[in-house]
Amino acid sequence: MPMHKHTHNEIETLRGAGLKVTDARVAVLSQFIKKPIPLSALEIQQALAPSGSDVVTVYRTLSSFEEAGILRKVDLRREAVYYELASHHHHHIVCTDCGLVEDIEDCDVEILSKKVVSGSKKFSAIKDHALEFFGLCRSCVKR
Amino acid sequence: MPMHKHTHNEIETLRGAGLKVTDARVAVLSQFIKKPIPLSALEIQQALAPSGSDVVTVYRTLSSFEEAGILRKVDLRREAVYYELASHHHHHIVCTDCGLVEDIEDCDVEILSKKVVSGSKKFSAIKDHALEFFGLCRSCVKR
DNA sequence: CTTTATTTGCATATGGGTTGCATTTAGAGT
DNA sequence: ACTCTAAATGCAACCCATATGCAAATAAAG
Repeated sequence: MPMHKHTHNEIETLRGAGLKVTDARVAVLSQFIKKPIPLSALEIQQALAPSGSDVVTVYRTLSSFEEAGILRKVDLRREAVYYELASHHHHHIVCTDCGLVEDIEDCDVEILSKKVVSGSKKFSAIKDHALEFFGLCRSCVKR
Repeated sequence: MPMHKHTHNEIETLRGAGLKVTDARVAVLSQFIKKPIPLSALEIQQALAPSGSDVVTVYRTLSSFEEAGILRKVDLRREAVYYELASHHHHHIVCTDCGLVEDIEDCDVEILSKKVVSGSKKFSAIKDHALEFFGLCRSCVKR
């Protein structure tokens, strides 16, 4: 018995990526659209619980989304792996103490990326890059 | 019965960081000095086996080294956490297929780093940053 | 409506990393 | 050198994120 709350936005994205449109996938994708912040598999599963799908399904969904180019990994130096919408490409400052994440909007590493490829012997193309800054946020600095 | 192969280089580094000079620490540190590439806890332990110390000790050593500023984390998008000598600061291109790592020598993110801080509301200082590029190496592209 | 390849769920396994506690040891003081 | 104590180590057991095998469910094509 499928639910039918599929929005056009999500269905189109999935179809465009050549992925079957399933409730689980739509649900996971909506989480990222609703909250444009880095999310982990566990966080997504908890947000969708108790009606949501199994954790394993969430993991598999995230993998297929990454492979399809819908999501990209973000290294927040936490225990788990975080993902973010690939369309919403930007970088972060992360507090190594409390985990606070702040976005950095303008940051053209693209230019750098090209320079890097032309200077490389072993690589001919870059698919993705990660640029994150780490420090203590103002609250944590006080302590 | 301690061994006495401690080199000056390693002892000085440990003393300078305010850490006790132990066989385990010297052994771990030498691995990084010998091989200036990113290393994981397991890799280090295997390289030192069977005479080396327990894996737990390696984990604790790596943590204390990072806190002391001797090592820095590197995100290679593998299962395990990798470390590298903080003094040997540079970035990488990583093959997402076979794991090949190539160094990028010149890459001044320092300037960028300052710009980022001055533009931030929640952070007043950056301690570290990570910039890594991901793609397929020439060998993996062929397949 | 049927068919089939894909996806999902459940149980179970894996593997990196951590923790508690007893034992050892580096390094400071004598 | 000898003693002392806080810090470091080893071992065993544990935790948690993530993966896998397989049978049941289901999306999408015919």
